[in-house]
Amino acid sequence: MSSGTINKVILVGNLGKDPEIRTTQNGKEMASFSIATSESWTDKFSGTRSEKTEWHNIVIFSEGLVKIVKDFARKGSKVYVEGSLRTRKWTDQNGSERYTTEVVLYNFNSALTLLDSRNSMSNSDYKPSEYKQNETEQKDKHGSFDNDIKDELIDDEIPF
Amino acid sequence: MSSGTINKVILVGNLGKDPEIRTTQNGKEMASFSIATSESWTDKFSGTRSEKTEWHNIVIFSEGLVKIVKDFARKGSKVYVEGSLRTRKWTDQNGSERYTTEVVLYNFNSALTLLDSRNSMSNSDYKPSEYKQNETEQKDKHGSFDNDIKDELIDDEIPF
Amino acid sequence: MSSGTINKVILVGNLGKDPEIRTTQNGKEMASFSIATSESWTDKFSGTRSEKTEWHNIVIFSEGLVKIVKDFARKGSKVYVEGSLRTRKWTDQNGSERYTTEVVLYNFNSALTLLDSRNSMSNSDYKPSEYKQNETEQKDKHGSFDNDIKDELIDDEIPF
Amino acid sequence: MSSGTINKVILVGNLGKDPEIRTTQNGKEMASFSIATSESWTDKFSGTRSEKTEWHNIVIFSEGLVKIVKDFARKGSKVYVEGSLRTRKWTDQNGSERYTTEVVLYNFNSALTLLDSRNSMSNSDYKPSEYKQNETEQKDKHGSFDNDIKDELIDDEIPF
DNA sequence: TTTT
DNA sequence: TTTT
Repeated sequence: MSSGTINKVILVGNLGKDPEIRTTQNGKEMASFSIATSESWTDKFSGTRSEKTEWHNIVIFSEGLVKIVKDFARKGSKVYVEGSLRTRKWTDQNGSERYTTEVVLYNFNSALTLLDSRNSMSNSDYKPSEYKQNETEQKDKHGSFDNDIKDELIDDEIPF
Repeated sequence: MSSGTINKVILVGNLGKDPEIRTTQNGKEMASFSIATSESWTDKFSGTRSEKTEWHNIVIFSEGLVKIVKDFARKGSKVYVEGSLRTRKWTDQNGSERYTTEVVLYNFNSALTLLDSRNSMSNSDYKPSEYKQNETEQKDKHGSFDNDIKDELIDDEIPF
Repeated sequence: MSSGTINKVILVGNLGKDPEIRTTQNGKEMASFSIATSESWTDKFSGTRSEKTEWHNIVIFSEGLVKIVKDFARKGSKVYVEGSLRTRKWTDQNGSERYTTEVVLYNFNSALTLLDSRNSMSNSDYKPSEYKQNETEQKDKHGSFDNDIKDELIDDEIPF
Repeated sequence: MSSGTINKVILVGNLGKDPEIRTTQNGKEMASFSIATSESWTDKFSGTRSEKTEWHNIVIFSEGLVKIVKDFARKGSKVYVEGSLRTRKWTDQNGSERYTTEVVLYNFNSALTLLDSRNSMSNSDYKPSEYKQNETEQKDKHGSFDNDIKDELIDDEIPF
């Protein structure tokens, strides 16, 4: 056992596809998607330019953050993600053990913020039916859209 | 109003003095202390060595983290602190406005972890009476001490 | 002196004004600006909504990051900033000591990334003469603009 | 290609074994080791206690940080690690593709700090012959030990 | 005011 | 002083 440890990942990147929403065995919704980060540099000696894209698997168990993802995150959305590293063991079709490392966001000490100046809904063709309804309600209530996104983030604890 | 913003501070440093515990107007306890971080470097040209210590004011409103501070953080303790920057305005004795910047830890998205291999109680003469009792109980339950410190951190919401 | 300490600030926010560029006594350029972060929440009991904006003073000494700020950061730009806390002592007009806390970005372990999907030049009336020329060149070379911004960030060491 | 992205991992944990030092094809030394982080919590409903340890693969290419690892990091050392996520593709003995995710520390925007109050040499039986010599030199120069560790961290790349 |  |  270890004491006094920290396991934190901070990413800013763009969703490669629309997020997937699934329901866990205990009836709670979870969201997952991949985001890309990339770096480019010029080799000191050869002067040649290189660019490398890294893909990160994000898995969200926080009820409040799942809601934000469902409502606003789409393919192409730029997001700030703060979570923890988790390496998961699974068995492939040949019966051999495999490991996959993901960035997981639980209720505690996690965050997800949309960084697109405009919300990212227009980035995807997929718009769930309840979506526009939702949008209308929120504009009715506060005359502001991203504001409510932010609210849901801050009010993380309740009701989840 | 702003959308999609992040305000995060991560510090690892040592307490300069025992923490101060106060009760706010709404009857909740808060903790405050200063921690030091320092950097040393050698000047590129002169080759002279320099060292600079920075002091950070930490203010804790999270009930759970206040409990950890009360029970375990003492002068000299090394801590990991994660919070937000807040600049507070106040009026000095001459009636002129002053500003003080602090690192605040609320319930949401904050963390405090003790990094001393042994807990830091021996670093201070101050040992509240309920303290030893607490220590005994915890050892009884789990045969481990740092473990319980960690527990209290992770189980942030409950019971604190 | 302290060992094993960390002093890190991570902010995502918007510039309140165009950045200021100055030359230090040793002939190097530095940049400074303020960025806003804000949080909004609904009070658990009263249900009233609150919103608080925090302003952060950013001071940049890294030659490479100063160049990015000069070329691309303007009033309204959204930026990711990673630096260190520094509290500076100064004397006001009445001869009394004052303290100001800033987020400083030196060459080491600092970062500044523009998060606007489009570069933020259109956010300001100020456009240095060499600017458009620059833009043309870069589009010629890579057919992409943000890419070069990123390049300059990654290639931090040289020539800045 | 992506612009304005961030890929950052911050870990505090303990080395599971002594680090491995290897030489890359271009003749530079690299270091690798695993560190453990762990979380424990009590289930809200059942009240049962759980504890989970996560292992992270760390790979260091920064010359300055490799030196610190060689000289001071040992099995059991508690370290602060700041790097980037990288998923590496390889082929197993059956010819099937596998992926491994690691935390890599290059020169740029990486950090490694030893958090043990005392340096961690006594944590391992392994003490390379040049080690004690090194220790003597450093004490001769500055009368301080951890100080030099910190120097090397700050003066990462050298010559700065 | 800490720490090495 | 920003942003939505």
